[in-house]
Amino acid sequence: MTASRISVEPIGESQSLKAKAYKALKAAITEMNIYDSKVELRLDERDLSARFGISRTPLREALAQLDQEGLVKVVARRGIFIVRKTKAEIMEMITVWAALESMAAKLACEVASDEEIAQLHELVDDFSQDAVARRMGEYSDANISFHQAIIGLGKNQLINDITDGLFVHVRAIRNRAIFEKDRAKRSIADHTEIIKALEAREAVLAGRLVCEHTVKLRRHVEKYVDID
Amino acid sequence: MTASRISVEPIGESQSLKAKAYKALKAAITEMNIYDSKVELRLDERDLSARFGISRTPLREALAQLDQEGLVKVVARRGIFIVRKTKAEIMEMITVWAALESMAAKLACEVASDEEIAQLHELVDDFSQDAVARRMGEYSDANISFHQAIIGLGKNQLINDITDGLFVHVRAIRNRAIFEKDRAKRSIADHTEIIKALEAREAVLAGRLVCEHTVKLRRHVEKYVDID
DNA sequence: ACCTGGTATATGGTATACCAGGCAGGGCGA
DNA sequence: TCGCCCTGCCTGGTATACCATATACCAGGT
Repeated sequence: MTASRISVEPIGESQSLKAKAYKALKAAITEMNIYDSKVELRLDERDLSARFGISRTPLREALAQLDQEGLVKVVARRGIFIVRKTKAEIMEMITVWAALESMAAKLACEVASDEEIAQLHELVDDFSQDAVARRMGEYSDANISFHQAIIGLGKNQLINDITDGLFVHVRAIRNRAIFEKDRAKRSIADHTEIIKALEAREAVLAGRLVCEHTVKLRRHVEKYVDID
Repeated sequence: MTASRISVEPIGESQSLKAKAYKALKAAITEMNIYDSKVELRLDERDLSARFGISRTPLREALAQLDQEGLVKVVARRGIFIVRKTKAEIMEMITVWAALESMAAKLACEVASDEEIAQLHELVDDFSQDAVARRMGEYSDANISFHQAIIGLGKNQLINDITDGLFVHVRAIRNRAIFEKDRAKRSIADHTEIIKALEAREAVLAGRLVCEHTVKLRRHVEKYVDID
């Protein structure tokens, strides 16, 4: 029936103010170079609520969420501060990333289709052809896209969620990565090898390669990135 | 002045109401067998705030936190519901656990002292001597203690935190685990082997053994645990 | 009897007023 | 002049009142 079915209707306002404030804050914090210079790390509830045009209640809930995620730290009667991760914490994150991406690669060997694996080639090409990406060394978006793609192929939502959470923090120090000659080239070689292992469905090998690749990154950061 | 200073110190109150509500709720939810029968999965903000003797505001913040952790789901104008993880989600958690504990084992080979590794023997003994533990198969506290100990030896705080978060959920299905003869015995054998690898500082081997051990658990759950 | 629409009510969402602790600056005494 | 202490302000924490809507129930018409 019903040729008269109206096209209905998204109607606006599908998300709460808290959700919107959360996204806005997260985006804002993610975009700013919190490790640079004298950026103000202090936030003010009342000021923010005024600027967002909402009351403090939903804003506080958003801040509490960011607090739990570790992006922000709220201290009673002192203030709310954007958190700078210590180098040690960054190293831990990379380690966790290594473990999870490695597991995802192993899973991908079993659950990813040939087509999905084949698409990884494009990402490697993106990376190798993007001068800016190469210049940024290990932290380019193109590069991270490749790793996130592998994680996606593992089809484990939890791994995706956890690594997404880590991504936000790791991304913050990308600009601090120092270019090391040949690093990009070697990185591309690693990626190519990883794809080969995935195509051959060599789970153990793929897992090992991914892990070793990320361990290299860890050493690189350990050696060249200076924060704190 | 004032020898009449009253001893005033009405309340301990060293932590915020939100924190206390959070802990209380988490403990309560963790303790209840949410996968059994017809336990009420619905929570009521006003009722809870009355029973805790606090207002809704800090309570809501605690609930929001539990919501983000996935223990609870708050739906606008509908209610707050305790979340039952699907079997698929449990499987994903075990997979993540495998990846992280495996990594922790590898790290432990490098950073744990001989004494620390030696202490693992005690936990295996606890497990093998605890009849209840064996009967519960893979989910006993004694068993989990062993795995958490290994994770601790990796000395990566992030891995600790993530696995702690998973523990809460996995623990909830422990009572659903079905005893499988010989499983406990084989489990102990695995544990012993893992310790041996750690003592020999065989990082790769230790990582592989831990991973395989947990994969066995995953298969066991896949096969014998029935939820949803 | 059943469908239809209004309406009461319960629930989470939001705004706002107030509380308490920390912190800084100025006054007062040494 | 220096230093202590008081006080007022700024901050996040908490309580409470109000809002919007999903749901259940009821009344009236068919």
